[in-house]
Amino acid sequence: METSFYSPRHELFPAGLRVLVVDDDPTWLKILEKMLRKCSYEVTTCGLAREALKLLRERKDGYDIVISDVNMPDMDGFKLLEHVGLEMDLPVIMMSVDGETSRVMKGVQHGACDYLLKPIRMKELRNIWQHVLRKKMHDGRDTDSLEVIDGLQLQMAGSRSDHHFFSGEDIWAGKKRKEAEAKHDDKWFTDLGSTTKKARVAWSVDLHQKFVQAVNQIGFEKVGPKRILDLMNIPWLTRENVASHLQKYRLYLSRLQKDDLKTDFGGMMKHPDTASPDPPLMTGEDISRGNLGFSGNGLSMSANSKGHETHVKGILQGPRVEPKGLFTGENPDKQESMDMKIAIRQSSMPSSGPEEGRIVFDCSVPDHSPQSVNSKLQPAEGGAKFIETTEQPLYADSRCSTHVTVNPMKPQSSNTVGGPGMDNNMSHCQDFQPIPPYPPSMQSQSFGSISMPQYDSQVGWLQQDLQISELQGHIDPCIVAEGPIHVYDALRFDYEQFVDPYECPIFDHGLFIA
DNA sequence: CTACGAATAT
DNA sequence: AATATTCGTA
Repeated sequence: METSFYSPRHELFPAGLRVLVVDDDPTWLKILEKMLRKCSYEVTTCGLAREALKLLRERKDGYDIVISDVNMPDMDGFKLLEHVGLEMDLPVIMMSVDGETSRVMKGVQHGACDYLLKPIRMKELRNIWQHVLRKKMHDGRDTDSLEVIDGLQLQMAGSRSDHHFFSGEDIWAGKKRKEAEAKHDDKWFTDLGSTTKKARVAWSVDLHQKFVQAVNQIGFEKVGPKRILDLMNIPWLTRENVASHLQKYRLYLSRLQKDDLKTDFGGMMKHPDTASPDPPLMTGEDISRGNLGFSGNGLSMSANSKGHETHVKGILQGPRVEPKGLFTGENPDKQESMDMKIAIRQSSMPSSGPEEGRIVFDCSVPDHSPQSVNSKLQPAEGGAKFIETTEQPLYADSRCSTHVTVNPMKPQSSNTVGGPGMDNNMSHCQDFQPIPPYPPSMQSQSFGSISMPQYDSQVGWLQQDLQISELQGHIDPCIVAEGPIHVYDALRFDYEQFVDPYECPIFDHGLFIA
């Protein structure tokens, strides 16, 4: 019903960037389109330069950036570049197969903000938004409102461009901006100009999930920041970001296997009261191990749900195959959850009042319905994904069970949730949501600790398995429920209404069975 | 030169 | 504590 609560464009910055690709070669057009889509950009392709110009003129405010080939039959790429620069002042990236200096030079001289050589790779497209941003920044200096806007400055600032050709000013200097066009995407850039802080990637549950999923997909033996990054396919994320997270993740794992040799989950939760109900099911490690086929140990899946374990084990063991040891040969049987803290930040925004706690929400149901959930959740303003909340532990809320009434009848549809049987490459991860930067005024305040969910895939297959094997009846809802915690979190709030039962089967099965 | 990852900084 | 950055190594 409220499908379009907000325009994705505003909430997750680089995502939704409107790119116009111009190339007379249909093959390249396709390839580029695909790659750009993967970057979560909104792509429009065009085989004719003239037509491109026409499109641009018709919808002056319809595109954020243009990528054009240099050699085109109907109109010289440089010509197009010129027109664009003159008429709409959009950033233009030129490309060609050869890297002949003179051509590149020409492109640059004509105002190209970048010059890519074919074959073009993802890494080269991931950060093209930087050009849009840069332009905005230099153009609209007037936007001094370093106010709120939890917008994307963070992520943006955070990502590193492996290839900027220019420091920025040069190119844009002297160009006059048009107020008119400045408005549509101003939401993105507002106050970016003044406040470009360093980006700090907040590893939200969602992000972590993708991370774990990637790790599991690759196998611990072979994981490396680079590969993870590629799998995660999140444009603004850098290898360093992943490396850093990986380091932390490994630390967690090693620590776990070390001291926590056989303890079951019981003590894990910091908030017993609330925690116990929704046990951290399988945490990444668990899964990894379990899945990984470590010696039979995998069995001791998170025992959280009393008595359910058995089922879980069985299920888990079933489908899961790819054994890749987390830590080769080390104690495989330990499982714990990686504790993740969700920061509850205070916003000192005038309107909201300092005492409001906010949780970085950014949850997204893996496959579909991310919008259903997200849309509701995300405040329209600023695109920040914060949810107001008190400081209680995330687990504390069990409303879900009550509110979210999903109809248990249709487990079938559920499999989609975890991205289980899904394609191996997480191509669908495009629904990523950059976490909003902490507004200047926000600070990390208190934390609720939750265990990291990593079951994405597990859940996925788990559910699938269930369906397939018709085990549903046997399986306790709890088990099934062992889904991504973030999902629950999401549910905690009152968006039940937005959740489509069929789409989010997980919700059913009384996740929060107390 | 790239990618890792431990150490170290913020 | 969580991330970023640095830096020696492969």
